[in-house]
Formats: sequence, structure tokens, C-alpha cells
Amino acid sequence: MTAQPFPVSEIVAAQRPHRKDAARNYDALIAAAREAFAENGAEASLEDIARRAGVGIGTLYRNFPTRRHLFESVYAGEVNDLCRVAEEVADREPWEALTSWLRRFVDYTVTKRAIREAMDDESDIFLACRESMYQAGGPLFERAQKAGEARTDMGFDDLVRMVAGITATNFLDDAQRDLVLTVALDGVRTRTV
Amino acid sequence: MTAQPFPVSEIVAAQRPHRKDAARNYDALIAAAREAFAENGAEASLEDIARRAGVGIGTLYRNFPTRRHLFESVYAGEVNDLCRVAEEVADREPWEALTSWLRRFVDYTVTKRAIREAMDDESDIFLACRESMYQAGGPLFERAQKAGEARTDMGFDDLVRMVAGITATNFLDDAQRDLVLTVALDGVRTRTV
DNA sequence: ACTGTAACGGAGGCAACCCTCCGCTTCAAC
DNA sequence: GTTGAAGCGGAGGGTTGCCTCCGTTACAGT
Repeated sequence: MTAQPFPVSEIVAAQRPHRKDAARNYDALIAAAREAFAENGAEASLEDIARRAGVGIGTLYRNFPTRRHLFESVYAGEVNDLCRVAEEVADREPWEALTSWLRRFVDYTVTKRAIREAMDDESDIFLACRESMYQAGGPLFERAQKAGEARTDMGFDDLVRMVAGITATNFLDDAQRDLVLTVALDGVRTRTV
Repeated sequence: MTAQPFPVSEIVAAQRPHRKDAARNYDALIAAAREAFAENGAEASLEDIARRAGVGIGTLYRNFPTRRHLFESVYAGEVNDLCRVAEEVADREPWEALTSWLRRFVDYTVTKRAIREAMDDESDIFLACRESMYQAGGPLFERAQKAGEARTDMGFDDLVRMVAGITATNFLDDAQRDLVLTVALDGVRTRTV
């Protein structure tokens, strides 16, 4: 067993069943749930998710005993992917690295509508997700702060929530979301007075 | 009939019934709906709202034939109040006036969780609300821009959506929301390079 | 190929919510 | 005080979603 850099990655790997048909259904359910949560938020109908995945409702419940289990699995997958991205951008200039990670956060996170609620969840898995996010993104922020590019009167959690708020908001189009994100990130940048 | 400065104010006044008991119930329903929308978002149960208001479900439906009618009435009331606030702050310094209005926006808007969805609604009432918001807040923003205090590469709509995003996001406490709002507004402020 | 077991699917009971309808109540105009 | 109309409440029928349960199906180890 290889060492996993982030707590959440173990969780992501541990759930998938071994049998071939079961693994296929598991993947289809995750994909369908991602879609449904993106469209309808965390309250999306479970029967609809099963239908999209082309499996019976019973199969959904066997894999994910509660709505929360399913949501957590989808969410953990996204967090895991974001952690990978943080590694990719780590070799860029401090401010560049931080902002391109945050932009990726906004663009990629398909559970936009649901992410806001997840911020307040205190279950084990969400705590692991948040810890992984901190491990992945925190250093990017601290590096920008030490380079004198990011303000030091706010913490990483403040930053993440700010970006999550913009992620979860409806805009006219992607260009508007991007503009607003740019403006907000300008507020994070240290003044070059 | 006195001239109403904002389109939305006429809408707000026109709905309330004349008979004493009916007017009381109408007010109770609006108050209960405000509460429920604040807690549960725009999908709050109508039967629960009627229960909170201490009236039968039939009374709710007589006053507001659809969920949308009810939500629109609550929302229009909040917009109307915000327009008043814009008048109150108009005599302050440009940047001060703008930001204190936006802070009031964040603090006061109790339909936080629902406001995000309302941004994309194209019904008559929501258009009137948005027009009133523009009439009330737009000048504050333009004044700050002309005073050289607010950046000119964004519009009022961009600003409102940014603030609405922060409004609708869950934070650990009010202090954190306020900090994040300050940071984001710093991004709106012109650099004093 | 055989077979035990893990996985499958969806019928069905339950709960919540939506909205209509109508017999009863309350107001206010005279 | 009378009275007609406006307003009231909640029972009830329909819909949707949740979750369990169990007869059937498909995999994988021998």
C-alpha cells in the first residue's frame, strides 16, 4: 500500500466494490450523482440518480446507505482531484500558483450548488476533506503571503469561503464569474502602495 | 396617490387586503414566510409557513395563489426596504456611502439562502425589483467611480452579484462574513498606486 | 461446468407536501 | 341589529420521494 499524501484519498479508494458489475454500477452512480447534485443541489432525488445511472434504487441504497454517504463520496472525489491540482501548480510563481488553483476550484467544482452547505458539515469525511484542502491549498496561500503578495490579515479558511461563495453563485455567464473572481482576488492581493 | 420613487414600492403596497382580519393574516404570512425562507431557502414548506402564521393553508393560497407569488412579495418587501436605505446613506462620502449600503444589504437580507436563485428570475416583479435596486444603488456606485474610488472595469450588476454571493454563503460567524466582505470590497476599490 | 454468495431491481408501504373545495365564521355597510 | 359578501380553515385526493424487503440474476472460485 503506497503512502497517500492526503487523508481524503484513502476514503475515495476504500469504497469501490470488487466485483465487476458492482464496480461498474458504483462508478455510474457517482457520475449520475455528480450530474444531479450539480443540477439540483444536494436535495436531488435519489430515485432520479438511480434512473440516470441505469440501476435500481436498491443498488443505490446498497452502495450508499444514506443520502449523506452518496454526497460525501462525490464530494470527496472532487476534493481529491483538487488536491492533485495543487501539486501541479506548485512550481509556479507564488501568486500565480495560488490564483490558478483557486480558479480551478471555481471551474471544476461541479457540486457548486451543494458546496455551500457542505462547508458547515462536521462529519468525519467532511473534516478529512477540509484537512486535505488545507494541506493542499494552505501552503500555496502561505507562500504568497511570505512573498509579500497576499494580505496577512486573513486566513486560508476565509479565502476558501470567499471563493466558495463565488463558486456557488449564479452568474450571467462564465465571463462574469471570472471577472468577479478577479475583483475579489485583487482584494486579497497586497497593496503595492 | 403620492409619486413612488421606486417601481417596486407600488407592488408592495398593492397586495395588502382591506378587511381587518385579512390584513392581519396577510402580515402574519409575510412574516412567517420571511422566517421560513431564511431558514430553509425558497423551497420552504407552504404548510409550515401557514402553521407559523397561525392561519389555515387555504388562507395562504387565497393571498398567494402560488409559491412564487408569496416569495415575490417577501422579496419585494426586502428590496423596497433596501431602496430606502440607499436614500439614507446618500449624503455620506462616496466610498462610505456605497460600502455601508452594501453592508446593509448583506446584514439585512434575510432571504439569504433564496436570493441566489432570485437573481436569475425574469418575471415582471423580479425585473421591477432589479430595476429598483439599480435606481437605488447604481448612483452610489457611479459616484464612487467618478470620485476615483471604485474601479471602472466592472459594472453594478457584477458588484451586486459578488455581494449577493457573499450574502448567501455560510460563514463561521458574522465577523468572518464581514472580513470576507471587506476583502472583496477592497478588490473593488481603486488602487492608490 | 457447478455452485454458493454477492449483487441486482423494483414493488410497495410510508410520509411529506401540494393544492382544491366547500361549509362555517367574521366583518363592515347600512 | 341585520345581512350579504368576503374571508376562514382544514379535510382529502393526488403526487413525489424515501427506504425496505425479497425473489431473481450474475459473478468468480473450484
